[in-house]
Amino acid sequence: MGREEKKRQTKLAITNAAFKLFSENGYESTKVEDIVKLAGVSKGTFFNYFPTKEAVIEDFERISIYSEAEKLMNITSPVVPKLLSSLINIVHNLNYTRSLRRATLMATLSSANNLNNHIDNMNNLRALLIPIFKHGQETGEFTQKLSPETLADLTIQMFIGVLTHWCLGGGEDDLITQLMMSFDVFFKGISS
Amino acid sequence: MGREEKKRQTKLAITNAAFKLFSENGYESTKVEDIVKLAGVSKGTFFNYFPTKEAVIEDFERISIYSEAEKLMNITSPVVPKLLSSLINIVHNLNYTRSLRRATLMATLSSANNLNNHIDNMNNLRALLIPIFKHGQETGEFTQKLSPETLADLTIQMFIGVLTHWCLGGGEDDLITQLMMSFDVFFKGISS
Amino acid sequence: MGREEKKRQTKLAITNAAFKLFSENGYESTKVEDIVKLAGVSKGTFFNYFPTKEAVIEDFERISIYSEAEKLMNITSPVVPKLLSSLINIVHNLNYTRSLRRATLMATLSSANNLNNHIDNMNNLRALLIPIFKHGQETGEFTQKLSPETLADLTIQMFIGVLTHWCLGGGEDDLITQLMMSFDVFFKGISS
Amino acid sequence: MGREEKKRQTKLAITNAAFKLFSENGYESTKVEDIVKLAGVSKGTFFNYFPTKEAVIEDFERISIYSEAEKLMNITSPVVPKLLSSLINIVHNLNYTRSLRRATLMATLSSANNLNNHIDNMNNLRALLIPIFKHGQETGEFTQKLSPETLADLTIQMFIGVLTHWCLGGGEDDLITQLMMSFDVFFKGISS
DNA sequence: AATGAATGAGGCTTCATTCAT
DNA sequence: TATGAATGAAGCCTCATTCAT
Repeated sequence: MGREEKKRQTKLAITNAAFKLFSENGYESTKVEDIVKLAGVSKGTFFNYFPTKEAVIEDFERISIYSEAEKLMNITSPVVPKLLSSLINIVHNLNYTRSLRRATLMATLSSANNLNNHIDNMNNLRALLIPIFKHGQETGEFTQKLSPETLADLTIQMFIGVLTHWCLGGGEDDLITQLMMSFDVFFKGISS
Repeated sequence: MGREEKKRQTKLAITNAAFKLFSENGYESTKVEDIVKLAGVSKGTFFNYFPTKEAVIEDFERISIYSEAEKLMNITSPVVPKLLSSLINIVHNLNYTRSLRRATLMATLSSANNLNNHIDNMNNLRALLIPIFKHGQETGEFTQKLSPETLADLTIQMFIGVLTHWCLGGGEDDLITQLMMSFDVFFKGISS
Repeated sequence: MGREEKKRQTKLAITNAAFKLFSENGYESTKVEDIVKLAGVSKGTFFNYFPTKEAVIEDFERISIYSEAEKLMNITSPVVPKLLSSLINIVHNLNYTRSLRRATLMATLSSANNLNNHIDNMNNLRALLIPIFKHGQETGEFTQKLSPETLADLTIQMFIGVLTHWCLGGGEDDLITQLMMSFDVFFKGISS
Repeated sequence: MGREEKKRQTKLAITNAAFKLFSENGYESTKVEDIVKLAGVSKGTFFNYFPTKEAVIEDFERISIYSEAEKLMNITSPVVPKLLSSLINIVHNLNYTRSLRRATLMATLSSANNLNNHIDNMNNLRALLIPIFKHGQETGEFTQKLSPETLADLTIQMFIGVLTHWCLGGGEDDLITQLMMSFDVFFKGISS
C-alpha cells in the first residue's frame, strides 16, 4: 500500500469517526480525544489532517440533502414519477439514520457559514426544479395557480419537512416509506 | 413592588436575555457571562435562579410549537378552516423570527431530554388531531385512503416543514403567508 | 481588608511571581502553571487578571530603564553631577539583579511591540536630554564638536552599554560602581 | 560534486535558513517546520544534521563579536588607531543588520550555555586587551588612573553598548559611523 | 438576596522528535 | 541519505460553578 493510499485511509478513518460521534452525540459534546481514539490515531495526526476541530464538520456538507441535486437535471414528462424516484434516490444514497440527520441539521444550524452553504445549495436546487415544474405545468401535470418558483420552493419545503419530522421521531421508521406517502399527498395537492 | 414580584422580574430578565442570546448565537456559544451582562445581574444571581446553565434552556419549551395545542381541542365541522386558523393562531402567538425558530430547533436537537419532550408533545398533539381527522373523514372532508393517524402525522410534518424550511431561509419572509400557502396545497392533497 | 485591597494583593502576587520566574528562567520557559503555583492562586485566577500569558510581560515595562526619566527634567548647572546622580538614582530604583536585567532585555527583544515601546521610551528620554546638553554646552561643560542630539544619544548608549555588559557578566558586581566609573570616562570624553 | 560536498551544502542551507528566521522572528517563534521549508529540505533531514533544534543556535556563535578577536593580538604603538581599525574590521566582517544583532543577542540570553560561552569569549578578549592597554599606558597614550584590566573591560562594554543601542533602534543607521563616533569619545575619555 | 473573585477540570492545539519507507 | 506521516507530552486558555462577603 502506497503512502498516498495510507494517507487517504487515515483521513477517512478520522472523518468516519468524527462523523459517527457527531451524529450520535453532537458536535460540541464530541471531543477531539474521542475522535482520535475511535479512529485509532494520535491527536497529533488529527491536526495533521484538519487545522481545527471545526474543519471536520465541513465534511458533513458532503452528505447534505443537496449533494446529488444534479441528478434531477434531465427530468422529462411525466414529471411526477421521475421526480419522486429522484428524491427517493437522494434519500437512499444519504443513508440516514435519525441521529445522523439530526447531526447534519445541527451542523447546518450551528454556524453562520454552514447556514449560508445551506441557503446556496437550496437556491441551486430551486433553480434546477423551476424549469421542471414549468415543463410540468405546460404538459398539464401541475396546477397553474402557483408559479413554478413557488412549486419548487414547496417541494424543497416538503422534503425538509419529511426529513426534520422524521429525525425528530415522527412518521414511519422507514424514511423512504414516509417520503413516498408524503409526496403522494403533495403531488395530489399541486395537481391541476 | 413586593419581594415576590421583584424575584419574578429578575428571573424574567435572565430568561429573556438567555433567550435572545441563544437565538442569536446558539446554546453552546452563549456564555453565562454574556447572559448575566445582558440581564444586568451578577453571575451569582444567575445561579440563585437556575441550578445550571442547561436549566434555562428548558424555558425554551414555552415557545415550542406545542404550547398552544390545547386550543385545537374543540374543532367542529367544517374542519379545514378552523384547523387552518388554529395553526395560524399558534404561529402568530409564537412570534417567531427566523433566528428564534432556529434557536428553538437547536434547543430541541441539543439534548436528549429536550428531544424527548418534543416527542411527548408531538404525541399529545397527534392524539388531539386524530379524532378531528376522524370526524373530518366521516363528514367527507378528507380522503379515507389514509388513516386518521397518518393524516394527523402528516399535518404535524407539514407544520414542521414550513417552520424548518422558513427558518433556514426558504419561503416567504412572512411566515403566516408561507403557512397558508403550504396548507392550501396540503389540504387539497388530503381532500376526499 | 476590603475587596479592592484583596484584588490588588492577588494581582501583585501574580505579577511578582511572574516577574521572578521570567527573570530567572526567561519568558518562554516559564509556564503559567509555574506562575500560579508560586503566586498561590489557581490558573483560573491568573486569567481573571490577565487575558493572556503575554499580557503579564507588559508589566515588565514598569521596570524599564525609562520609567523614571521624568526626574531628569529639571536639571540645572553644573549638569554633570546632577545627571550622574539622576542616572544612579534610576539604577538604584530599578533594583536590578543581573538575571532580572537579562529578563527585561529579553522581554524587549522578544516582541515587536515591546521593541517599539523601547524605541518610544528612548526617544522620549532623548528629547529630555537634548536641552540639558544644549544648556551644558552653553555653559561650557561639554564639547561643541558634537550636537546636543548626538550627546543625548551617546548618553543613552553608554547607559545601555553598562547595563548590557553587566547583565552579561562583565564589569563590577556592583552595578552602581560600574556605572559611576563608566560615566566618569564618558563625561571626560565629552568635556569641552 | 562529491557526497561530502553535498552534505556540507545541505547543512549550510539549513543553517542559513535558521539564521535568517531566528534573526527575524526570534528563536522560540521559529519552528523547525519553517526552517526546513525555507531550506528546501525535509524535517527528517534536519534531524539528520542536528540532534535538536537548539543545536542550530550554537552556530550563531560563529557571528559573535568575539569571533575575530585574535586579530587584535599583535597591536603596536600607537594603540588607538590600530585598535579602532580592528574594531571596525570586526564589525565589518560581522555584516550585521539590526535584526541579526538582536537575534544574536537573544541567542546569548536564551540559554545558560550560550551565556557561559559569551563570558568565556569575553574573558579571552579581555585577556588579549589587557597587555595592549598596559603597553598604551606605558607609552603615555592612556590614563593611569584606571587599571589596564578596567580599561579592557570598559572597551568591551563600549563595544557592547554600541551594538546593543544600535540594534534596539538607536544611533546612526550605519553601525560603523556610530562605532567610530562612540570610540572617539571613549578614547578621549581614557586618554592621559 | 446579590455579588463577583476564585476555582480547576478539561478542552483545543502546538511542535520537537521518531521511524518506517 | 532523504522523506514526511505519526506521535504524544505539554502548553494555553475557557467557563460553568462555588462561596465568602
